[in-house]
Amino acid sequence: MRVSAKADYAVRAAAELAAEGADGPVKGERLADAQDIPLQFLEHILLELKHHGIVRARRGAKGGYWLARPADEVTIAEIVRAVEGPIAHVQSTPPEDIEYRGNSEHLQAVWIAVRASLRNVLEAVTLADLVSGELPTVVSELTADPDAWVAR
Amino acid sequence: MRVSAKADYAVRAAAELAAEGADGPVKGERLADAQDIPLQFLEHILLELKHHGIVRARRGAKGGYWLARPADEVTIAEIVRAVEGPIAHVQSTPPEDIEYRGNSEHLQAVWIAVRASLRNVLEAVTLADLVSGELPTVVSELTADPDAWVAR
DNA sequence: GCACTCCTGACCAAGAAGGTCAGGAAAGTC
DNA sequence: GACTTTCCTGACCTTCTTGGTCAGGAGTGC
Repeated sequence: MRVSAKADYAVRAAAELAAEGADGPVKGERLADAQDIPLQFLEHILLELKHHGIVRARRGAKGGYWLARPADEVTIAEIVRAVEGPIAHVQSTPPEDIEYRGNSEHLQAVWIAVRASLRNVLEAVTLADLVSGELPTVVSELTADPDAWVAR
Repeated sequence: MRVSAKADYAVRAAAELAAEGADGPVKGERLADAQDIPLQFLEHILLELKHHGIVRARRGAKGGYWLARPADEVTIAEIVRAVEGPIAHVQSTPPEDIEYRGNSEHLQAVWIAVRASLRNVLEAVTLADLVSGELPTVVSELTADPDAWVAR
């Protein structure tokens, strides 16, 4: 139940692209500098994002990366899935495919709920939201509770 | 963002203990059989649960494991934390400790919301809920949507 | 032709995941 | 006191993932 460095990097780089807007391609090096990400590692990540149709790129002198779609149509969930794979799998299988026996019969519903609650957050936030700071109400409701900010 | 086999096993074994109630200690072998978990692996897991004060044990002829507290006072969140460590850490650090620069400034709030939404589910469900099948409303609301049951 | 930038695969070290194995230490039984 | 039972513990193992680095190839623009 943790967020990998790769997913974190991917979202941050994508946010940077979203902020640059339509001012032409942005170089990988610039993204790496802006968000303090190892360049070569970032290039692999950007390639994955490209393969998933989230980002586009051009090589050469005036080359660089840009978002394949408007920033308000790209969600955090998409980016996380692109680099980490499916969200909230249990033992590497999707929760809807698991069959529990005996007293843990209802555990499946719990994992389904876990996945649904993650989706509620990750699919609600777009890159445009992230850059503007105007996060969806589902997020601001969750972060409003001071308890959400303390470790446990 | 995935659930490990260990966490899954731990919850299932604990559910089994909750169902057995106060009928004395339950042997590890019985738990392993009931939930189809490799015995030796399960023993390591139960030991961790014991160290975290969730389970108690006695050795010898009439020995076995039992819950340290009533089943309605033990949450899934506790069990997951005991075997997997803190929930929703980013790059192995808690979200409240991360400082983002530039255009990903608000990403911290998103990760905080992710953690909060996970807690909302995992801290709401107790072992008693799990065994009885009467899951808290937060769970049944999330699982009511057929969309929650399909892959994406 | 040349500089620039992305693209790709190979590699690598460390750690985690998912176990197995062997033995020791308490608890109960005869 | 011996013996069985069951937990307790650490060592070990294999495979995969994480978080990168390195080296070179392939488009693109001037």
